[in-house]
Amino acid sequence: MGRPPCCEKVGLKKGPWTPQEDHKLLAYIEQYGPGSWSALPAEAGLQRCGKSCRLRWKNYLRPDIKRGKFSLQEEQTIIQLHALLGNRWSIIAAHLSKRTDNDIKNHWNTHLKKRLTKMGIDPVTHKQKSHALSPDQLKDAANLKHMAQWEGARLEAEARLIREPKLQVPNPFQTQLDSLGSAELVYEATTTGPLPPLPLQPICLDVLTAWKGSWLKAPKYNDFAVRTFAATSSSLDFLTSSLDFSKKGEACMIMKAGADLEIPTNDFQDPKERMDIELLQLQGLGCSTDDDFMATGNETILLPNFMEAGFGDMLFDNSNQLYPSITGGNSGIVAGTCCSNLEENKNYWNSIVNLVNCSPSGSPVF
DNA sequence: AAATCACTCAACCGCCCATAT
DNA sequence: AATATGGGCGGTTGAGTGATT
Repeated sequence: MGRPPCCEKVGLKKGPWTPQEDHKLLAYIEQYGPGSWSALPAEAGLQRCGKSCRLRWKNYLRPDIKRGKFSLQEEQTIIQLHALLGNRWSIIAAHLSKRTDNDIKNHWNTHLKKRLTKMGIDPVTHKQKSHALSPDQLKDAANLKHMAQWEGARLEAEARLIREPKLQVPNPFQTQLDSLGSAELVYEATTTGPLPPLPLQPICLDVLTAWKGSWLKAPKYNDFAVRTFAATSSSLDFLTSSLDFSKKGEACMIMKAGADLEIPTNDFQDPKERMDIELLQLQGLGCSTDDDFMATGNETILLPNFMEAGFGDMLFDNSNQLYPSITGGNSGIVAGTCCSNLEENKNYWNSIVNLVNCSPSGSPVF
């Protein structure tokens, strides 16, 4: 048993809040801010426990709360994040601006969970319930879990940063590259000879980062590619990656350059130049056609066609490596057995989106 | 019009974890 | 190092409300 609930203290009120109590709490927080919740009730003249005050503020009185009906986009996001994170409502809420975790949890339990169940989808695993899985499907499931773990970890880290904006997470990869000296990182197309020692792999929370890490580890790339990569990846946190479903209606990966990009060399400061270098990297991976990627503004979008061949090969091999190896020749990419698995996984992600798109709230089906 | 059912969501409870003593 | 305390989280409850019979 844990310690006894704080609200068992004699004389403290429970149950619904009155407008007068709301006013007292609001007035106090507006004047002094939400300091110590345990001390707040007495100072604000409330016969409530601190926990109750905190909850009332967090879930109802806070000015930046969005209430009311959830949009299609919000429902889609909740389902996608729940597939990755499970019932980690606070993290999910961090990615849905202005919605409280309680609100999202309620909406999930009263709407989305039932909707998935009626569609024959297990709301816990996000899988079709009815049929037994073949060995290939089991492999797909393991691969998807692998992918989900990475993306889930990234989302969790992002949520943490949102909650704690002052927290700066050191990038070990950055540190290692810095230790090599910037001169070693500058792109020199004509350079030949031995490469500088490759940095150790970072602890990776990002699909894109993992992908880049695997590329860097691959032994077959030429000097040009590795040095370009090293120069442009030395500040990995200027890029973010995410799965996206809005492009061509299929799962794509989006790489986006942050606004406050800093590169530790004097080169590549221009956004256009940076994006060009990214494209060089993609070309180094064998990504060369319009069917492989789209580059618009500060985004590079990896299309399913390329993800099948490259991204999928990395993510969906059966090793336990954090950075699965890329196989193949000069391009480093071989479209092999992974493709069928990827097709299944793409279908899975697309099916989640379709569930929402085809079954909006209020639909008579539900 | 009254009774019953189904649903929503604000609020509480118990537990975990980080920090202070 | 051990204990106490406070904040935060996820699970659950139950009063209120609208729909249906």
